[in-house]
Amino acid sequence: MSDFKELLDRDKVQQCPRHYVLALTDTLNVMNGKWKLPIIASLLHGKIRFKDLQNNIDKITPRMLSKELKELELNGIIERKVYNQTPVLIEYILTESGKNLTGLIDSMIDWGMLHRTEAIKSSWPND
Amino acid sequence: MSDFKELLDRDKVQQCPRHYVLALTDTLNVMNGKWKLPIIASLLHGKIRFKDLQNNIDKITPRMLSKELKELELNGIIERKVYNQTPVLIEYILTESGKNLTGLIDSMIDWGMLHRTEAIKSSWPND
DNA sequence: ATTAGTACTATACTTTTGTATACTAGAATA
DNA sequence: TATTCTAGTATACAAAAGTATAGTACTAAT
Repeated sequence: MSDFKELLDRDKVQQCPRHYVLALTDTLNVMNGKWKLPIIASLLHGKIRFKDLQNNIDKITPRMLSKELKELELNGIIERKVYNQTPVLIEYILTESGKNLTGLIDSMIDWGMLHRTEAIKSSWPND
Repeated sequence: MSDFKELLDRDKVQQCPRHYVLALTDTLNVMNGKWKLPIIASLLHGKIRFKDLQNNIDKITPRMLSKELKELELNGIIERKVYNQTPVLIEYILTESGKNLTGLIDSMIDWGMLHRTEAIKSSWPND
């Protein structure tokens, strides 16, 4: 469907495929940083609360978790549901877009594994 | 092939699919930052020199370009070829792993575009 | 009145990433 | 001898990302 090479024809680089560039930078922004993927990962098996996220994700501070959740919500990846109980209950769930990331994450894993075998072929230090 | 959901079975999160996690973080690291993709993009149509990269990529400073090229080389995404001429000629080219990123980049573009249509459905500000 | 549970926020700090501007080295050319 | 070419490096600074640690607001139970 979309061929990235198009993006890179010398003539086209600057002018043309704005929507591709935007889509790509959107995607990068969504996954950007140390904590986004672990959070998305934790959400893939359903709704989950703040404290549980904090327990699931090793070494994340409440500050970072809070900040990242806000960004993910703003970007339309997760939804924040408030239940008016006492003590208040808040749950985070993935939106459709968030769920759709699964395929992309799989592609990333595939590339990463392929890359490791390539790298070993070129006798690259394996950790 | 690789199902990311596996990664997220509560029981497995911490212990099991280390190779998946490693592969995924490898991939994130490779694309990470402001300049990696533009550089990879510029390299997709063949070998290119430092100064040409600097001209191709808007506003990149030689310091950042140099730093990013080193990282990409270390990560096995590009190769640096030195020709012993005067003045010295140095060319950068993608490795096989680097070329293989095309498919992944396409997946990212696809997700980004899908996400934009989803976002518009939920009346999210477009830009 | 005190303690505990939920979901965070505040403050100060360190580290990483990025910017601005100038400079270097080695050899050929004018 | 001075300038030009390629491919960067050096230094100082600013901004963004992340860490550490403590504290807040609300309510319910003890």
